Parts: sequence; C-alpha cells; structure tokens
Amino acid sequence: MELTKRYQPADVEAKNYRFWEEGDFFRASVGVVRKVPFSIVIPPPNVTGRLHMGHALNNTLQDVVIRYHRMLGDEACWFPGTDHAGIATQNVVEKDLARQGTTRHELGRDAFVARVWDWKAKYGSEIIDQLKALGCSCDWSRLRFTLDEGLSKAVRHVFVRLYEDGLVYRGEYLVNWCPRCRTALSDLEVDHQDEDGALYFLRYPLEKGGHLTIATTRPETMLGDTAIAVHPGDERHNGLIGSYAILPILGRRLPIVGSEAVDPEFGTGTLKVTPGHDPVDFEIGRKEGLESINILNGDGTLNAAAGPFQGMEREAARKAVLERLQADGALERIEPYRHSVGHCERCDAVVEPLLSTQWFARMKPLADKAIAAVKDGRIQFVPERWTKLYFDWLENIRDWCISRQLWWGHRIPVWYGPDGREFVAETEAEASVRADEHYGRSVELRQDEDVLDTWFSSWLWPFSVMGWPEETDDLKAFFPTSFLLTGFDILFFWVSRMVMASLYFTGEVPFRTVYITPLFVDERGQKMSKSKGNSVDPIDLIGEYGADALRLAMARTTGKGRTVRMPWGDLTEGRNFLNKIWNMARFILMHLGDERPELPCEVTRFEDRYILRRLSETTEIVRKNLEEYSFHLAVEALYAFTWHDVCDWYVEMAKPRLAAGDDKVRGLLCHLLREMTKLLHPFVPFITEEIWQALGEDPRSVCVAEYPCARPQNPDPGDAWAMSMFQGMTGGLRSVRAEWNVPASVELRAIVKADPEGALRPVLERLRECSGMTGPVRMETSSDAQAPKGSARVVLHDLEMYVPLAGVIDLDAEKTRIQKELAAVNAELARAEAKLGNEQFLARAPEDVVEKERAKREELRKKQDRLEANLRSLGG
RNA sequence: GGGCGAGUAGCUCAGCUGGGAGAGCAUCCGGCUUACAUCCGGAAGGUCGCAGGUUCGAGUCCUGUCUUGCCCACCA
Repeated sequence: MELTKRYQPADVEAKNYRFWEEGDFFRASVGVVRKVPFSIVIPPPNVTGRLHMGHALNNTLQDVVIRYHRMLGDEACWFPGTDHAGIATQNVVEKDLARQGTTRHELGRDAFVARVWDWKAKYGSEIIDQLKALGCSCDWSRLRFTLDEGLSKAVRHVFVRLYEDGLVYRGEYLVNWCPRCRTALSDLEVDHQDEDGALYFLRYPLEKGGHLTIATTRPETMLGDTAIAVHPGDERHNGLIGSYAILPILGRRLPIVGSEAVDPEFGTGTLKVTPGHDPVDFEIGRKEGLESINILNGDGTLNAAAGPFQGMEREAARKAVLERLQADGALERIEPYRHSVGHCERCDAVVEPLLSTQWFARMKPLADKAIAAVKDGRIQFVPERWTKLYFDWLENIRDWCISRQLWWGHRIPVWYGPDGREFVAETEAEASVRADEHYGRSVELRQDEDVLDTWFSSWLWPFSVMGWPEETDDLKAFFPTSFLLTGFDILFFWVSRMVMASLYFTGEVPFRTVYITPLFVDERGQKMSKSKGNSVDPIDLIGEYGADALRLAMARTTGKGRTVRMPWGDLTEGRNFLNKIWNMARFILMHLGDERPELPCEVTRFEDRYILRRLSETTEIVRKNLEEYSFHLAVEALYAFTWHDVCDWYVEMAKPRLAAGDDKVRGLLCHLLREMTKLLHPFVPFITEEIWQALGEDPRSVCVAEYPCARPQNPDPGDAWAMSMFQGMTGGLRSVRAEWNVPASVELRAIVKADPEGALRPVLERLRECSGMTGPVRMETSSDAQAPKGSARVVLHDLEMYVPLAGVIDLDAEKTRIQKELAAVNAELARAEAKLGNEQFLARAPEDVVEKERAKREELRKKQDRLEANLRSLGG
C-alpha cells in the first residue's frame, strides 16, 4: 500500500471507519467464558443535538478506554444511545413551528408529538454519524433511545414500583415554573444569576393606625400577600403580632405573624408573606395556616386574583402596580439592589415560584444507599475530589419534582377514574381492569396529561439499555458496568441519580469507576454554549485537523483542573504529530519493501538495546497511566518516545545501517513500528489502522490486536551511558557548528581526548558511522590529546573534544561560553557539596538518594576539572 | 454565606506518592540533509502569586493571604 507524503486524514478516516463497521469489530458477544467483561454506557446525547466540545472530550476518552480494554482481550462493550431530551427537543421543534407561524397548541398534542418524531427521524442520526466521525467504537447493534419501547417499559415499571413503595406522591406545592415553557422544573433546572434590580419599600397601613414599611424585590407579588411577618425577637415590631395590616390596592386584611425566618437586619425587618409565590413564605404560610393565593396563569400573565391587573404580563404588571402604589402614596422609596434571579436552564426565561399540583419522588431513602456505595468504595470517583460534592448534594437532597407539563416524553402511567381516583399501572389495560374492579363497572379512564422529567429515564440508563426489567443476557454479562465518564455539570442531574436508581431497583451499583471530565470554557473563562456564540464545532475541527488530532488534543486536557480552554495549540501539535507518525511509518515501510522481518534474537548494538528498553519503559508508562485514567501522561509518553527517541535519534542512527543493508536494523524498525502502532491505537485509531493495514501482517483490524506488554530488558547501564555520550558528542558538534557558523557541508576535525579502545569505542564508531547527524567530521582519538590553538571545546563529564577552528573562532567568545558553562556547573556542584556536607542529610535521607547525590557530585567534579583545564588552555 | 478549581518561561500548559525546574507555541540564529519545512539543528528565556510553617530537603505537604473562575445555598 502506498502512503502519501503528507497524512491526509479525511480519506483515511472514512475508509477505516467503514472497514471497522464491515468487520463488525465493535460488537460484543455474551457468554464468552474466557473473556473478562468490560462495559461502558455512553452519556446519551440529545437525539436532535449536535456534537459539541464536551461530547468530543467525553467520547474520545471513553473510546480510548474501550479500545484499550478491547485490545487487552476483554469482552469490551460500549453501549451507545440517545436521549429524547424532553424539554430541549420540544423547544427546538416549537421554535421550528414558530418559524412556520404556528404553535404546538394550535397543532394539538398528537400532531405535535408526531412532528417531534418526524424531527427525530430527520436529525436523530446526525449525532450518531458525528460520533462515528470521531472514531467512537460503540457497539452500534446495541443502539438505544430513551423513548424505545423497552426503555419506556422500564420507566413505567419504576414509576409504579416507587408509587407502590410510597416514594412517589402527588400534591400541591410551590414549584419552579417556567412561563415560557409552561412547565414545572426541578430545582436543578433553574440557573441562578445575580442581576441588578431594586428594593421597593412599600407602606402597608395598620388596622389600628399608622403603617409598616416593607421591602420587596417583586412588588407585583403583593397582590398575593396573605400576611405580614416579623421576627418574634424584634422589639420594634413584635408588639404588632396578632394585629392586622391592610393590603394596599386590594384592601385585604393581613394578619401580622411572628416568624424566625425573618431577618431583622434585612430591609425594615418586616416581611410580606406571599405563600403562593415564594418558598420561604410558603413555609410560613403552612405553619400559620395561611391562605395561598396564586396570581399567575401558566403563561406568566396575571389571573383574576390580581384584580385590576388581570391579563397583564409580569413586567407590565410590576410597572402598573408600582404606578398605582405611587399614586396611593404607598411607595416610600426605591433602592438599587443586586440579587439572584432564577432562569430556566433551557430557555432562559425568568422562573416563577408557583403553586401547582405535581408528582414528586422522595429521594432521601434512595440517597442514603447511594452515599453508602461511595463511602464503602464500591464506586470510586476520579478525580477523587468530586466525592465531596456528591456527598454534599445527597446529604441535603430534597424531593424531586418529576412531572412536566410537556408533550414530548414518557407520559405518566397514572389514570384517573370519573371521581378523580388514581390508578397507577404499567399499562392502560391493567389500570382499566383495576378501575373496573374498584367501581364494579366499566368506566372511562383519563390518563394523566403530564410527562416525566427527561432524567427520569436517564437515571435508569445503565440497566435499561440492557433490557431491564427483563433478565437479559446483556444484563448478566455487562451489568454493573465498569466505567462511567461524564462532565461534572451533570453530576447531580445524572450520576447521583443513576447510583440511587441502580441500587434501589437492581441492588447493584451502576458502575465502579466514575471519571469526571473538565468543562470547556472560552478565552475569558466563560462556559461554552451555543447561545453565547462562543462555542466551537468539533466537526469543523475534524475537518481542519483530523479526528485523530482532535482526539489527541482531548486526551491532553485531562490533567487540568475543572475547566479547560480550547486547546488550539494541542490541535496543531496533534496534527503535526500525526504527520510525524505517518512519515516515520512511510520511511520504515519504504525500507522494508515486501519483507516483514522479525525482531532479531541477538541484539548487540547499544542503540538497539537502548531503544528496546525505552519501548518497554514507554509501554509500561502508557499502560500504567491508562489504568489510572491519566490520559495526558500516556499521550506525553507516547509523544516523547515516538518523536524524540525513535525519530530524532534511533531512525537517524539507523540510516547508515539501512544504506549498508543491515537486516537487523530492519527487523528492529519493523518491530518498533508494529508495537508503536498498537500502543498508539486507542488514542489515534484512524492513522494506526491505516499503518496496520500497510504493514499487512494481520488482515484483521489493529483494534483487535493484542495491546503490547512491557518486556523487561536486561538493564545494562552501559547502554544508557553510551547513548548519553553519543547524544552529548553529537549535540556538542552541532553546537560548535551552529555557534561558529560552520556550514553543514564543511568538514570538521574533532580531536577526542579519550582511550580509543575503552568503553567509548562503540560510541566513537557510531559517531563516525552517523556523520549525517553532525555533518562531516574527521575524528582523531587519543588519551593524551592536546587542544590545538584556536579550538572550540566540547566538554562532557567523561570526555572532551577539541574542534580546531583557527581563524574562525573568536577565542574570547569561546572563553565566555566555557565560563558560563563552568559557572552553572559550579553552582550545581556547590549545592551537591552542601547537601553531602550536611550530616542531617546523610543521616536522614534514604540511601539511594544519598548515593545519587554522590554520583552527581563526581560527575560534576569531573566536568568542572575539564572545564577549568580548557579555560586555562584558552588563556583564562 | 459555604465549597471547589486555577495562579510555574512572553503565551497555553505538564510536573504521580517531597530528592538535580519541563514541553509545545512564540522569539533569535542556521538549514529544502531523498520519511517528514505539519520538518531538522542551535540558542535565549523562570526569586514555580505572596507570607509564614513542617522537613536534612518544598513547585510538590500544612496555615494564612491575594488574584481569578466556577458550583451550591429560601435572604425578602
């Protein structure tokens, strides 16, 4: 197979993904006894969504993990799927309807839901294709959707079970209400933002004369006031408890009550109590048995309870109420005030606390088990710090409002009889049978209009995708899953709830390890989002840099903190690295021709042994970091080994041998290429597949090849020494050339002061052989060499070299250079000697550290001697 | 009001359980050396936010502090 000069990702990616799909390499089997199961469920992306950077990150990392385990020989299964994303998807389709000049209400429920299904049919595969473009090796035969029949059944089953266990209930409570979406929201779906507002001081006349001044940020809610509260310990006002005030405008009689909830320091120390529109007031109202008045309609306009303001929008009503109060002399003053305002997570509308009848799930009993599972180590968070947040949330958990006044989602499996009695069942037929039994006759049932919160299906995902509540083979083989990876933004929404659901319904943890990724932010540290216009489309990045380059950049974000900025530099670097890999492969394959030589059994050259040892070390580092999910460290190790050890040094050293037809070096290069291709594969699957196929030794895919194991090499310290001498001398000669502008074509004379027959011999041989790395050099070696006049000096701790450059070299400059080097050595030596002169250090530091320090001192002393001698001979 | 993260070379960031400060980009100099100019070689660049403390030894651990970002919380 011919490889192009440059790596061209687009063709390679499309071709190889097709190859994998046709080969069915990602499909997992059940009942393979000898294999260890390893499973991951994907955090299901919104079915009509598009891939964003968070997805790119999450799915890259999941794919690295699953590919690694597949290559380890595990029965690796990555369960893919999509989420119906109730409110998000409904909003998208509603926006589309708005463009067409209609609304869902005009369409009606059934027609609207049909429209959403159409939408899903049209756009639902886009995100899947995008995951494929990223290289994700999901088992597509197991693709699921949260509204699939099987998963819907799980949802109904769970609802009924919770109902029967007394853990779901229906009731009228104050909930977060989005007037734009016209639905209730859970606490988690409300985003709080600090905004500039005002504190309005209103005068409420007292029945017995005089008045009270009360501060509020939402003056229009006064229409729903049913009391006034003061702190019982507040001497200014506590005499009023038990008396009455009169509500301005409406003239309602308001009892004045005492409540610990009132902060005497705030405002005037008096609180208007609006149980229908404020959570604190709602609690006071319950305690005091106050009436709750709802002044709002579902769409945010004011209702009949608002009297003269009926029909107005919220903002207009606020203005109108203030004007009226002003006119009545009841508006004392206005102060600017910054406070937190709740917004709908999905449409950004200001959320209103609203009294309404909803379904709730009691979470406390489930939360206790979920806390225990992490406390006793059955589930582990990576990074570990997230456990604290997990505990904090679960320990303070509140009931979950699970009903939504939407049309897109799982309809609540509750049917009402003619008298409003609830029949909770998994199917209408079942409910009907029970209803008929109850009434003793055939009755008409009406199903609850609401649907369930979209997370009510997501929290079952790890087992519902495997067919639960049926006892399926997949469940037996792959549940609990091995690993979950997601961003911290859905730690509460999803992760905690999955743990709760799984423990409650299956008795098992849903996963053993949870890896929490950072979140992408823009240059200014702002969260990336489409609405802010600061998001980056990963598909564009794939087009520009290639999927493998994007994956490398993603893998390298993992060392960071809670947030990461767009890694533009890593993308370029990744693309360059791939080109490097590509050309290395091209070079090696070119020299292999049609042969695929094996690794020679006997390896005598130091650079061969050295590179094999480095390969082994690198393999070990990569495996270790993959086990620990330190993806960035694995990539760094691969990068350094490939680029520096192999390409910069080993391949360069191999060139003269290749020219001379040395078969051993070809065997070694072939081995290196084979091993590196496998090592790199989980991170950069496309390019490695292409190289694997070009190698052509295994007709199957590299994705099912065996992941390399570190082969312990005989640690011959002589190899490392020889290599460092070689690198030092090569570097020294290159420096001399650069420093004195000696063109690469001009031959240098190098006089090496060393025993030509000693340990340095192979190094000198190699240096002669590899003149391509330094430019032409005529080398002379003797133990008692003297520096000719006008020589540049290369000083290493175990040898020195003189490069005669009379007429070219500026001796003062060379002297300065040596002096600078000497100063650095002296400083280091002083530190080492101070350490070794410190008895405490000798007594307390571990032996190997002391030994290392001694060796270092010896090296530095040798180098110091040589530098000083050279300086003297330079006339310093 | 709590909690968490980040502050290391001009920039973006590595630096695991404490033991000789690193990479890439950018800068400067020199190279189209037939794998690669998405390249090769050379150089320059840092009191590791600040102040204490523990330790023979701190970028790494502890305390405090500053800057910055985020999350949670019923302050009208």
